[in-house]
Amino acid sequence: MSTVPSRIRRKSPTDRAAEIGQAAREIALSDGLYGITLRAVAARIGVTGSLVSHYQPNMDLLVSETFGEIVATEIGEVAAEIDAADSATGAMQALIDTLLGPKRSNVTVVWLDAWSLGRRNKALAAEVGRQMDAWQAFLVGLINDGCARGEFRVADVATVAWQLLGIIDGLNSHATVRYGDARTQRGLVRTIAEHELGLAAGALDAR
Amino acid sequence: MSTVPSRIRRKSPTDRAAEIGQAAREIALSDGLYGITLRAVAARIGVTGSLVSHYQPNMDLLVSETFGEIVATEIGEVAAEIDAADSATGAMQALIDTLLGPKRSNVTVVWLDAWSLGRRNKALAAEVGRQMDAWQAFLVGLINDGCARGEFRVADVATVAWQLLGIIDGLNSHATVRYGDARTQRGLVRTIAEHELGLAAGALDAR
DNA sequence: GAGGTTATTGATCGCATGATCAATAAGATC
DNA sequence: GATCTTATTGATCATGCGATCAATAACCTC
Repeated sequence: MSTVPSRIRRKSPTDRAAEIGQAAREIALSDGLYGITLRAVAARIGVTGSLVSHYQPNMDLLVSETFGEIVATEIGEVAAEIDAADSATGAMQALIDTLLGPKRSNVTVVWLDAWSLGRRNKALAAEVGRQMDAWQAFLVGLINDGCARGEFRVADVATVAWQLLGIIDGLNSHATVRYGDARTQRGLVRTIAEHELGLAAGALDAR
Repeated sequence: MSTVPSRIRRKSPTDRAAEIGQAAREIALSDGLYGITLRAVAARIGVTGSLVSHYQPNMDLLVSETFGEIVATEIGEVAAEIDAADSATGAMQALIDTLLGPKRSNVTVVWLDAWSLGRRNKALAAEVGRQMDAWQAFLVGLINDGCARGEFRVADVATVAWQLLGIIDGLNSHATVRYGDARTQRGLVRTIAEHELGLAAGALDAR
């Protein structure tokens, strides 16, 4: 009899770390940040919990990193989707439609868990603050662009950015429990956005 | 030797149930809904977990009931605080000041945990929906009052109520992680409220 | 004061969590 | 092909969770 062939595939630290990160991201998007557990991550990629511990000695850190990567990706995706618009008004339309659309409900869940879990996970709280700033900066850029083009008329850009983020996050939180009215919610944001951006009523309505 | 005196104080089911409910509420307000655990409730009132189980066979139910009572109390307290105002505009001012004040951060935490936990706790999800409706109805009443008095000018009252709730909840969620700017946040809500209620700019500014 | 109801306990189960540590073996180096 | 590094495992610990069930004793009723 020949020797039993090796059953363990040994991966490079880089690959394995990436694999763990991806597994954590997938879990977060399907089960929320509370679902990122040592054993859940290990089971998803078919390794032992010890191995996950080996790469990520602190679970809190894995959670906060995962959150950060998910949101960074979110911003990137939304930015790409908006890029197609040929005006700032169109971009804002697309932004609202995307952010309050049903396809992003899994990211909403991640945000909710982050605010909730941030109380106990200090690293996560810090990361949440950073990503909120990133989102606000992104919106500020979009609004400034609209002002420069003469489409928007905004006194305090930073303020309006926070206001829009606030209502978007609030309504998305609401949608977690109150299902079905995606269209209505977009309308709620549009009205406010039109007011705050100095647009005519209906300027952000669906084309 | 006389008989060993009784060490166990036996309470009436009504009293004990009330005691358990209060303990759960206190825990929720200090540690969030995730902190309501069989053992935590039992420890707080100095009894065994079995006893808590005896009164509340299902923990999910205790959590959802606790949430409902906390929010019902919240609405009552805010209503009382607002009642002092002699105009709808003043009431709206007080409402914003109260809801975004630092004294209610513990209730914000309860709302956050409710949206997060509602995914796994069906009873809680239902209760959250009910309490959101209650809050919206309360706001609708306030806005209608303002319209009747000729202070507000609102086309779709229900819509504006949801908008205000949305931004209030969103900004409060933000405050969980981004500390310090309570004043700023009230300002953000005021601006939007003035627009949506047909008020002049600055009408809701602090007196 | 005897008897019955039931509030309350204690013990225990099954499961999940994060974490640690010695042992193993895969793969690179020489 | 021997050697060394280290990725990976398996076993195990301490803790926490909800839940169940028989045993106990406090209180009420007669």
